[in-house]
Amino acid sequence: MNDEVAQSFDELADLMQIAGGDRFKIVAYRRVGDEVRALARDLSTLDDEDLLALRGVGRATASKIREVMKTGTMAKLEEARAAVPPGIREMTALPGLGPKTALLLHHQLGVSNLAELDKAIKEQRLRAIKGLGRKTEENLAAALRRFKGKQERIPIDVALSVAESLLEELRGSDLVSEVAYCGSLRRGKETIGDLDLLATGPDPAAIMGLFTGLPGVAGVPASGSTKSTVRTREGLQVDLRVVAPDEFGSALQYFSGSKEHNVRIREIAVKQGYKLSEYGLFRVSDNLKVAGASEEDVYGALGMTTPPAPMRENRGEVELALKGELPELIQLADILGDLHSHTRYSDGSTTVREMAMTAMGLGRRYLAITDHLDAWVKSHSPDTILLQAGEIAAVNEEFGDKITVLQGVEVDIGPEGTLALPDSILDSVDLVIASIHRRYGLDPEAMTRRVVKAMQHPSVNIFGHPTGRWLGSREAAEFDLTEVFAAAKDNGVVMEINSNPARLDLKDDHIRLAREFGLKFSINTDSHNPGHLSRMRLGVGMAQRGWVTKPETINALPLDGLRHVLTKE
DNA sequence: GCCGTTTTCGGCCCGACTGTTTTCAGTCG
Repeated sequence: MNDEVAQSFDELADLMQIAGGDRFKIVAYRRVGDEVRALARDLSTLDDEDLLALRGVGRATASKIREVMKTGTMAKLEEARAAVPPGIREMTALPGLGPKTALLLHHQLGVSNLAELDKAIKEQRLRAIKGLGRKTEENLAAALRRFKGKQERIPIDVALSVAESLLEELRGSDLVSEVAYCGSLRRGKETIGDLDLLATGPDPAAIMGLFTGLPGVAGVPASGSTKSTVRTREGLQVDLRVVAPDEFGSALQYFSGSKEHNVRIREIAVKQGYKLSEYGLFRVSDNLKVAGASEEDVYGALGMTTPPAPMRENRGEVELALKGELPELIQLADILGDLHSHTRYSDGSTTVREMAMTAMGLGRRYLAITDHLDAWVKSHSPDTILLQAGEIAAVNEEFGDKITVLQGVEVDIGPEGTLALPDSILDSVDLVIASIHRRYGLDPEAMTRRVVKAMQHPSVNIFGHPTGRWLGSREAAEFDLTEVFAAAKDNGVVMEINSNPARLDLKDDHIRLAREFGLKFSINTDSHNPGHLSRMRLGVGMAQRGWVTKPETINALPLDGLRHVLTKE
C-alpha cells in the first residue's frame, strides 16, 4: 500500500514537471512520495492525526493519500495523466533526458516513447531541432544503449570492493593527500547506484588526469577541472570530486548525506543566516567562511552534533542532532560474537574448527554453529547432534581461552508455523534460530499466523532473516510486521540482522519499527564458509541505518550476559 | 502544497558540467 501511494505521488510530480506545473508543488509531492516510502508502518494503520503528523503532509495531501488508498488513484493524477501523453514520462527515465527535452521532442518530432525516440535518433532527426545538436543526439543514443542493457544497482559488497581498490590506487599517488568514498556507500545502503569519491591534493587537474586514466576505466562521460565521471569495466559509474584541504569536511558532508538530509541541513543554515555548499559554511552578511575543514565543524557551527553517515537520510536525525540527542550507534568493534554459521554438518563448506579459527582471527569471542540439522538439507541420524557436540567440545578444549563455540541450530519454520526439529533437540542446544526457507508466498494472514506461532515456541531465541528478501530476486515476505514484532516482544525473541549482502534482513526501516517495540537484535553473518565471517560489517552498517545501539545488540554482550539472554529468563 | 526561534503570507538548497549558445538553459546529484 505504501509503495502504491508513493508511486502515485512520484508519478504526479513527474507529470506535473513535464507539463510545467508549479515547481514548489512538484517538490512538495516528491517529498510526500519519499516520506511515505520510508514509512515502516503500513499507511492503512494510520489515522488522520498520524497522517497529518507526517512531515510534508497537510490537509490536501492527506486527503489525496486517502483517495489513493480507497480508489487506487487520485483525480489530480488522472488529470495530469490526461495532459501528458503516456510514454513521455518513461523517456525522462533516460539519463540526460529531462522533462524539458522530452516535451520538446514530443512537440517537434511527435516522439512520445522510448521506441520512437530510438527511431528518431537513428534517422538523425534530433540534430535539426533548435537547441539540440549532433552531440546531444549521440549522447542520447549512448544512454539508450546502456538503458537497454542493465540499469540495476550494485550490491554493497561489490561496490565496497571496487571503491576500496580505487581508493588504494589513488592513495598510492603523491598527487592525492586525502581521499574517501561518500554517497550511499558511506551511508551503508544495501545497493549503490553510482560511486562517489572525494579527494584533495595540491594539483586538482593532475588528480583528474590520474583518475580518468586508471586501468579499470572504460569510458569518461564527463571530465572537468574539479569533477569527473568515469565508467568502469564492470559498468559502474564513479564520480570523483576534488576540493581544497580546508573544504574536505564540507565536501564530505555534502556528498555523504542523502539529498533529503542535505536539503534539510541547508535550510537550517539559511535560517541561521548561513549558506552551505561543498565549499564550506559561509555567513551571508559578510561571506565569511565559518567552517569547512571537518564535518564536525560544519554541523557544530549550526548548533548540531554530527549524525553518523548511515543516519543521514532525513528520518528524524536532524531534530535529534539539533537537540544533541543522537543515539550512540553500534560499532563493528562492539561486536563480540557471531551467532549464525554453518559447517559441513549441513550446507557449510568446512569444519567447526576452521570456522572457529577464522572467527578468532577476526577478534570474535564466541561463535555459534547453527547448522540446519533437520532433514531438508541432509539426512541425519539422531545422534548427529551428539557427534557435532563432541566436535565442538574438542574445539573449545583447544581454543577455549580465546573463543567459545556454541552449539545451535537453525530450524525451519513450516507452513503451519511448526518447527522442523523435535523439542528434545531444540532443548539440548545453546541457541535456536527459527527461519523460513520455503513457501514464502502464503497470503499475509497465513504468513503472520505462521511466524507468530513459531515465536511462541519456548525454545526459539532468534528469528532468522525475518522477511526472507533476496535482493534482486525475491521480495520481502508479506506479513503483519507490527503483529509479529509484538509477538516477538511477548516471547523474548530476538530479531536477526543478517549480514549476507543479498539479504541484509531486517532492513533499516523494519529495524526502526522493531526498536519501537523494544526488541533486541543479533547481527549475524550466516556464514557458510570462513570468508563469510567478515561480512559482519555489512550487517553492522544496516543496524546503524536502523539506529541500533550497543545495549540493543545481544552479540555485543559478553558471553555470560549472552547466555542469560538465551535462557529467556 | 507545506510551513513558521525573523513569517499564518511569502518564502521554499546549491553548484558543476554539457551543449548550444554568445550569456544560458537543462540536467544531475
